[in-house]
Amino acid sequence: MGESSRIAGQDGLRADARRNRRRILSAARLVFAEHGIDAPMATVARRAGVGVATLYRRFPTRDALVRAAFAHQMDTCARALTEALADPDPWQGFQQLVETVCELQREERGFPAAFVAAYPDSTREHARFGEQVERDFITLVRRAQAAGALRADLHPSDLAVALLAHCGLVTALPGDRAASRRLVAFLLQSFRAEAAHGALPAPSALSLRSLPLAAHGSQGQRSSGT
Amino acid sequence: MGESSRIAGQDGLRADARRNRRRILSAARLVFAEHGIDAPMATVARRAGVGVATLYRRFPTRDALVRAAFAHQMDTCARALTEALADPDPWQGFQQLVETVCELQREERGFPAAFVAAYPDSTREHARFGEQVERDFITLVRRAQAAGALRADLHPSDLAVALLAHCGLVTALPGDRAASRRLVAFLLQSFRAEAAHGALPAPSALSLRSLPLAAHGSQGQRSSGT
DNA sequence: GGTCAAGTGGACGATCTCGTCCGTTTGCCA
DNA sequence: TGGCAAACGGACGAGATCGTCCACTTGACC
Repeated sequence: MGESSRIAGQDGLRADARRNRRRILSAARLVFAEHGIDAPMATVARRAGVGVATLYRRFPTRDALVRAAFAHQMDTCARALTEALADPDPWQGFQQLVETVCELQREERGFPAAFVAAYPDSTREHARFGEQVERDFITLVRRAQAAGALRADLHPSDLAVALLAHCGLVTALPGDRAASRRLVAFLLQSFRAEAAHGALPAPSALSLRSLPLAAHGSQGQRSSGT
Repeated sequence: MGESSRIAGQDGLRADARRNRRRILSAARLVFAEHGIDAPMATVARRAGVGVATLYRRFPTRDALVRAAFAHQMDTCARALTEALADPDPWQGFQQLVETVCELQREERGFPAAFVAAYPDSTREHARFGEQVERDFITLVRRAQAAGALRADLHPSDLAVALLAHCGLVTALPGDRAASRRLVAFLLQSFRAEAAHGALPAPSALSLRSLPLAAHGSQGQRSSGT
């Protein structure tokens, strides 16, 4: 009988509210993949079979919806990372991780994994996620470098760069899996120790955790103040 | 005294109309680079110091404006290709071309070169452009491959893939030149003959000339006809 | 200089999206 | 079973963008 004496739901939601929340998230994934991240909120609501008010009550902003919609894909990425670390072959683990994440981007038309990259520690519930992911990823890189498989001058930010680029590709060419696979193959080959060939330019200051929100919608219209 | 007896302009436009056309194109480049390709047409008009009607009369659709605005950058790319072919060192020429085009994408926030890739033969005046560019580019690739510098399994479509990916990167991170340069360096290294390491997946059907228009604005909302 | 069509610009109606408000319904607990 | 607060959904006003229309201006040719 603490503060809210009523309501039994495990997350404080009534049963129908919880069901609608799930419906909304499911619809959001479909609609965002089909019409892009800027699809009208009303479309998501209609697809989910709920009113717009219900949608806005649960997710006050579009960002909140997007983050929540793709949270489970963040989990998929985190799982892939864990598996990669568990792989006895460091290079194999690294390669598997990159391919898994890119496949996710490819199948979901680039939106989800773009947000895995762009909002790693955005929501409170995923705050630890971002830090842990970054730590684990650095471990993965160091291990593969120590094994002599991954080039020594690869910087962790290079994965963020590669993922954003791949995301751009699959967004531009939603249907072209060959292009995506081809790019991934090239990138992975250039990450191998043998590919190192002269000095690289300085790495980006980008981090897996701190990508600017500019990576959002179309082209950042909404970020310009003035 | 043919059909239109009046009007002397070399392109059939009156002097003031030609001046306004130039102003519009100049403003469009600025506005598109600053606010993205979806910036309101009225913003372009205001920036150009003309009314919206003038803008719409000259460029009935947004696409027409975009194509025209970046036509001169297509020319820059074509020039870079010519220079690349003139380079005595085939690899040097290839590398220079990629770097020049990517620098163009980087400096103009990805829009121009995205369109170099996406609309190569779109306007009637550039119809030959697309074919010639593709022919020349294939020549460049074959030559560098024959010299043993470029990997033999590189397909011409791979450049389109790489450019689209790079375009996605600079669009997502407009300010981050290091990231762009880093990606270009990795891609170029993976294009070298020494980097070849096992079989690649099948190349994309993509061609420099026939990229789908899906590569346009935000996420293809407008492409779904139904 | 005069004529007239090409050119101009701003207002305007249509369309779309957002996010809120409010009367009604429904699940949960006693 | 009854009561109440949570949840619901559709309507609605505000704001933005699109593309057109039309009355006025200006440049080219005689």
